[in-house]
Amino acid sequence: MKKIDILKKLRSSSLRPTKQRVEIAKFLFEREKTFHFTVESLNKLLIKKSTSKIALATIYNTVHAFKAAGHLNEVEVRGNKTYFDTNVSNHHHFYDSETSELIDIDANDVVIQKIPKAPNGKKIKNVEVFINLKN
Amino acid sequence: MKKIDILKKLRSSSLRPTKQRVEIAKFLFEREKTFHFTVESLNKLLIKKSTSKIALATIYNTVHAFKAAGHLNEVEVRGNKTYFDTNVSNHHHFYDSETSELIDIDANDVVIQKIPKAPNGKKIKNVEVFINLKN
DNA sequence: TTTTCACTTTAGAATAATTATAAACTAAAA
DNA sequence: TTTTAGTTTATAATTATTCTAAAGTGAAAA
Repeated sequence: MKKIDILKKLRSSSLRPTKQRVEIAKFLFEREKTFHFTVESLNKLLIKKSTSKIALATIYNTVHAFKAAGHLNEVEVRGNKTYFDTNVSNHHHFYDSETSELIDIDANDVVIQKIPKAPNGKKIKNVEVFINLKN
Repeated sequence: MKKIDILKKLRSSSLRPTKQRVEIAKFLFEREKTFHFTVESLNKLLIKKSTSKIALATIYNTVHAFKAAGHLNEVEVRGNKTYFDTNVSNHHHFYDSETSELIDIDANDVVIQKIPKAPNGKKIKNVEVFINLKN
C-alpha cells in the first residue's frame, strides 16, 4: 500500500493524517501478509524501526481509531492479551497457547451447518470460531 | 449437590476441603442451572451471602484450582473480563456485549461441517464458537 | 498567508484486574 | 499429639489500559 493510499485511507475515515498516524499506518498496512499484534508488541516494533518515539498512549489511541474505522480487527484470546489483526475480512483463528500465536483461518475453510437462533429481541452480529491447539 | 458430594469432589481432585473452598464450592455447585461469573462478581455475591469474609486472593486461588481440576470452564470475551462457567461440558456461547451477558449454547445446537487441519506438529484441543449478538 | 480552533499527541497519573509475597494458619499424615 | 505440606490472608507488585490536562498541529476560514 502506497503512501498516497495511506493518506486516502485515513482521510476517508475522518482521521487526520498526522505524522504518528501515517507512520503507524505505513507500518501496519504496507505489507503483503496479515499481521497480528498487541499494542505492546507494536510499540516495541515501532521503537526498533523508527527514529522518532511515539507515545504508548498514542499507539493505543491510533489502534483504536483504526479499529473503529474498520481498518483493524480485534481478537481476544485466552491469557488476557488483546490482539489486533490487519485482516478485517470475515475469518476465524487458530490459537496456540503454547506460543501465544494466532493464525488466520479463511472463512471458507470453516463451514457451520447449524447454529441456534438468537435470543428474542437480539440479532446475530457475527460468529467467531476459535480452534485451540495443543502439541 | 450435597455437602458430602462437595467434599468428595474436592478430595477426588486433591484439593483439601478447607472452610473457604467448601463454602465457595457449595455456592457454585449447589444449583440446578449453569452459573456464569467473574471473580469480582463471585466475590460480591459471597460477601452478601456469607458471614465470614473470604480474601479476594483466595477466591482467585480457589477458582483457578477448580478450573485446573476441571470443575469450572473459563470463557474469555470482548471487554477484558474473564468469565467462569459451572458448565464444564463441551458447549458454545452467545455473547451480548450490550449487557455483558454470556449465554450457553448446547454443543448439539452447533454443527460444524468443515474445519481445517491443525498446523503441522499441532493437534486440535477444542473448538469454541462465539456468536456475538446485537440488538 | 496568517489566524484560528477543533482535533491530536504526550507524559505521567489513575484505574482495574490479576498475581506475587511471605507470614500466619490448618488439614491430615505420622 | 506433633509435624509438615498445603492453604489463606493482607498487602505489595505487576500488567494492561484509560484518563487528564497541557502543549502541539492539521486544515478551514479570514
